[in-house]
Amino acid sequence: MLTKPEELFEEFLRRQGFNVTETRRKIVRKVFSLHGHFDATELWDALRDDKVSIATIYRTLELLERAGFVRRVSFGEAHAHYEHVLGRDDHGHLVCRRCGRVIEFESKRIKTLLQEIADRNEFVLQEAIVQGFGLCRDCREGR
Amino acid sequence: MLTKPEELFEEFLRRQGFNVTETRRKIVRKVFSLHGHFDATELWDALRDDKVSIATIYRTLELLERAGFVRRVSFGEAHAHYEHVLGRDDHGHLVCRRCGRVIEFESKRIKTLLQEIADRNEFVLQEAIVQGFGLCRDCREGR
DNA sequence: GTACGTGCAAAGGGTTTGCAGCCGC
DNA sequence: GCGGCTGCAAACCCTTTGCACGTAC
Repeated sequence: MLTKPEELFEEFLRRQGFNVTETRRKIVRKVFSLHGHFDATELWDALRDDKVSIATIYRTLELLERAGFVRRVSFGEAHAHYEHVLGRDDHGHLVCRRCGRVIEFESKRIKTLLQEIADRNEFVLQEAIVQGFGLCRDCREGR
Repeated sequence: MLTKPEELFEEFLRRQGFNVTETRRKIVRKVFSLHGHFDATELWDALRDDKVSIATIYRTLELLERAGFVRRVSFGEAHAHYEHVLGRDDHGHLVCRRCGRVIEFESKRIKTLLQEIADRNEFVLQEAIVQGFGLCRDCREGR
């Protein structure tokens, strides 16, 4: 039985007619060893010993996104952030504008509401982004 | 009584110690004459007769954002999109991944839920982003 | 062996910045 | 007149692309 992310990804690659390569394996393994959120450069840094090029990072992230293993999230900054998805569906983010801290919360009820709205609009909902921006406890006290 | 967006913005500028300039007035007027969403370049195009530089567009958008007249929204693309906020609070977006169409919906109930979550986390909620990605009616039929 | 994948470096596109001149106050 | 504002062009940063070489199958 396939359980590890890298095995699931290989499964995806083969099914889609892509080659399974050592580089892709390394990237997936690293993605799923990272807790929380990351951007392309952070992932690249984490893989610097493996001498993977930043171009390949981007190319592989796109594959991982298409495969549904990773999703792109935006925290109001100019560049993209990612998070892995496996086994952690239905959560939203509270993003602190002062310190950048990201608090995750369970969002099943919100997603249900959103699904109803989508249905009413005859919209096929594939993914939901729920984010609150403001100040975390520590930062509101510092003000 | 102050009612027009540009007058409210002037009020804001004065209060904050910024100068009120003709360029800033032109930009605000244009922002609020645009329906729906726009990015910096689109706003720049709309102002091409006024020979405003793209740098000033960005600088003024930042002011408008700080003033709460405009907010940055992300539709999964690399660059930022904006929408004006006055008199149209509490709405979310359904973004079609195929054709890019954006459907707005009223999101008061979702925002209430989010506020409860923020309270529980001792988080000061300033702004909420609720977005669904997927396929609009037209595009799901085309598939 | 062929087609796809990778690294490298260069190009691309959106956004920001330094600076000289201009304009609001 | 002084300090903030603007346009211009260059710089920046993240991301994508072209190409020659390497690797999976």
